[in-house]
Amino acid sequence: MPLPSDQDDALVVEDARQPTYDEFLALANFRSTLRRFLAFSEQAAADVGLTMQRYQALLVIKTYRAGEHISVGELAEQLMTRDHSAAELVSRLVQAKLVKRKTDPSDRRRSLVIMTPSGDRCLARLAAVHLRELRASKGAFLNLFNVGKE
Amino acid sequence: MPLPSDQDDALVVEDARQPTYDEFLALANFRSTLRRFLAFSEQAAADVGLTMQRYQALLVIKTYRAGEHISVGELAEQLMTRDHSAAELVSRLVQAKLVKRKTDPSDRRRSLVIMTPSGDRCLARLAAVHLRELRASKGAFLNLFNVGKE
DNA sequence: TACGTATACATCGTGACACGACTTAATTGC
DNA sequence: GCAATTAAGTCGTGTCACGATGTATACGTA
Repeated sequence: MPLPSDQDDALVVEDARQPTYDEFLALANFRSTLRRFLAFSEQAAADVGLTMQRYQALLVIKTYRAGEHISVGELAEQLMTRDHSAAELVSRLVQAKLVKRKTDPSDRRRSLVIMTPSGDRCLARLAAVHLRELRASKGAFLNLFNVGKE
Repeated sequence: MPLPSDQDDALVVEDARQPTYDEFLALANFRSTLRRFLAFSEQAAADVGLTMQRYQALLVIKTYRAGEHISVGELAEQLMTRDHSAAELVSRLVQAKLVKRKTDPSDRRRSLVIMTPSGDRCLARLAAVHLRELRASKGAFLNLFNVGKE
């Protein structure tokens, strides 16, 4: 039984082995690449007056089930947040006039989120910029996994 | 003229073109994979009482130039944030007893950030969990780039 | 039909985090 | 020696997520 730390009762009983320095380094490099991309994305979003959350929300809204309108709860699920976090995000999107809410006529508890033309334009511009960046940094991402190990 | 490895259209139109639906979808899938990983990471960090920023900070501090102590400004650079954002993060890390500040004797303006044994233990546990997850989801990441386009 | 329960969303208070603008302290460059 | 620069920290503001809670609407069943 390996005992690398004094109290390891709760989680990770197996593989409690201390990572090697190279493993720490690989994780740091991976995170660094992620941060670089996310920083780019944040700046690109800011350039059109958005935040990353709003960009991601628009992306989900746009692509949800080939155009079907998404509800707040479904948006939360896609964004992996709580319902009320998504509701708040939608409120900020509405305030920014990027989407509208519409009560689902078939279930009046549900709020459908619908992109405005302005939201659609913002998203299209951001998407174009992101596509270019992703194509450009494809190599950096692939390297992480090919160099990493094994 | 630089050749951006894109041969679809003329250089001029490159950004103005509306992304296709499949391109929106590819971006949405990429973000979804990223969110899945980041949500895992956030949960793993929360399980040891950390946030993702703190985990990333510890990772940088640990791996900075093979053990050399990092300053607040250098940490900011690595994390791609502003100096004062890093200073605030370090303050929270200090409060959580994960690191200590130490004035650099050779330049008393600089604050060196030094991990405590507790910080080291937290990081090691998180790193081990992340290594496993990354190895497991390697395929998902690689698919994103192979399926996307050429 | 009536009514309790589950569901979907919204609201409120709190905390982490980032930022711009500003301050303080130490170093540097003449 | 002293102004300019640099490193770090402080303050106020905004985004965002969360738990706890509130409020409709839908549903299930007696």
